[in-house]
Amino acid sequence: MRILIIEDEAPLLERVTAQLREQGYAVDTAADGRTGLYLGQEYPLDAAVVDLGLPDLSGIEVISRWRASGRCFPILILTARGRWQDKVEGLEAGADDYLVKPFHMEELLARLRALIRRTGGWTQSLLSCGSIALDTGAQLVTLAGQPVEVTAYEYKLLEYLMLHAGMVISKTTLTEHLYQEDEDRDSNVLEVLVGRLRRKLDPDRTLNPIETLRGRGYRFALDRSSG
Amino acid sequence: MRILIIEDEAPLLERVTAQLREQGYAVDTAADGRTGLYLGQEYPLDAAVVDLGLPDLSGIEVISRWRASGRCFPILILTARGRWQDKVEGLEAGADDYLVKPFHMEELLARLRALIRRTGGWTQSLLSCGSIALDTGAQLVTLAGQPVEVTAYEYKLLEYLMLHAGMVISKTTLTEHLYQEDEDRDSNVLEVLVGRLRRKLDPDRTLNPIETLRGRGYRFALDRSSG
DNA sequence: ATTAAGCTGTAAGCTAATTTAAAACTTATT
DNA sequence: AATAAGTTTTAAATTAGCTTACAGCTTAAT
Repeated sequence: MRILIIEDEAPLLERVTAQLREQGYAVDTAADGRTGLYLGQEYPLDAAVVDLGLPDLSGIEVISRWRASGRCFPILILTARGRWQDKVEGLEAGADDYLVKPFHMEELLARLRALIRRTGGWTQSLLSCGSIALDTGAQLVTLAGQPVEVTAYEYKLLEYLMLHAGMVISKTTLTEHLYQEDEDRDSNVLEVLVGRLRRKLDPDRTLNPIETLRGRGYRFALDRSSG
Repeated sequence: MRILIIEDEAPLLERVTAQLREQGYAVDTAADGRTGLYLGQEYPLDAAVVDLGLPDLSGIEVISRWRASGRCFPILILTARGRWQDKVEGLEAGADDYLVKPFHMEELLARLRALIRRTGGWTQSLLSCGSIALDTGAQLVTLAGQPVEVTAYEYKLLEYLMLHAGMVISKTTLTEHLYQEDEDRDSNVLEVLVGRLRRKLDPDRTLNPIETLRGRGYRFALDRSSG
């Protein structure tokens, strides 16, 4: 999951960034509206956290412009305590949720998770497709009820694919979401990762939960109804 | 467990703080509503004790604002005897339990324990998983019925993990709830602590009650049904 | 006051899991 | 058949977590 944070208070920005990275998100940051606007236009985000009180270009303005240009990832706005009324303006501009500063880090995480889940069309913390299920709370993957051991990266990959089950996800998109740095064009980490995950999720090579669309990317199959 | 106390009478605040620290809680304190509100927004609390008769910002106000901004830790309110009717207002604002002053320290401790337990989904004061049981009242740990000697920190760690049994808890989250100070990123206290606890709870290395999820955290196993 | 015992945190080395990189190999597409 | 895209295998590099030993403190006992 790739998240953008736009926040001008450096210490807060750092804390939030560290926390989200720890949770396994790929995090992009901006300390002003202009940079933030650009990053949001340029990169495929899963969510954005935007402080409304920004220098140069206001948070409201950034959100409006994103929405005007068709960007539809969920946006969580942060408002200073004295300015909580701003939230209305923010929500009208196209934000999805708000949080009043100072806030509880866990609250931010919870809301972000909820937002991301909602946009993926999932409502509970258990993603399940056919015989494969992923519990985001216990971070447990099960295959036909049996737990499957997955590594941190495998988990992230699976979560992203299941969250977007049925959609084709390009390799570039995947690398961008799983890793901070931009892709090395001469690396096959992703293919290796997909291979390992496939072997774990489908030992007998019969279900094929992760489809390959040559030249386009991967797709998590929706309809493997053997579970 | 991390607890916040908001109380303007200094002697009472001190007594309660000392008592809770003695019980092994990490305690944050505030003598007025404004500070208390802020601390509650900022730190990951497991519970809060709020006196309703506060200077500047009232207890009711503090609770309302916390709840409005999504804070969901349990809250115990304290009311003066003459003002016991205030409790209704407090509970409506989002508090979970109340205590009329003057009270017995024992009673406060018992109610706090109950509140914290309930948030983890436990209804009785005995947390038990497989052959491991933890009595939050007596602060006693038993393994297959036999008492196990654990130190203060080992107890805190075990209590937190058992309360959130089945969920993955990151190391940062654990440190935040076990210690007052913020994490040293280059310390391995937690690993050492987990190691010691494991040796005590599972001397033969066969049950593995505390699972490690590399890169993600620890998880107390729900289903070790050998007890 | 002195000593002993136990608790907690630090540091270092170690182990093993995980990730990366590279090369050989397979499959689709034109 | 030629080429591009994807897969698999292996080995090397990296890193997270475990263990152990020890030192500083605190608490209890003499």
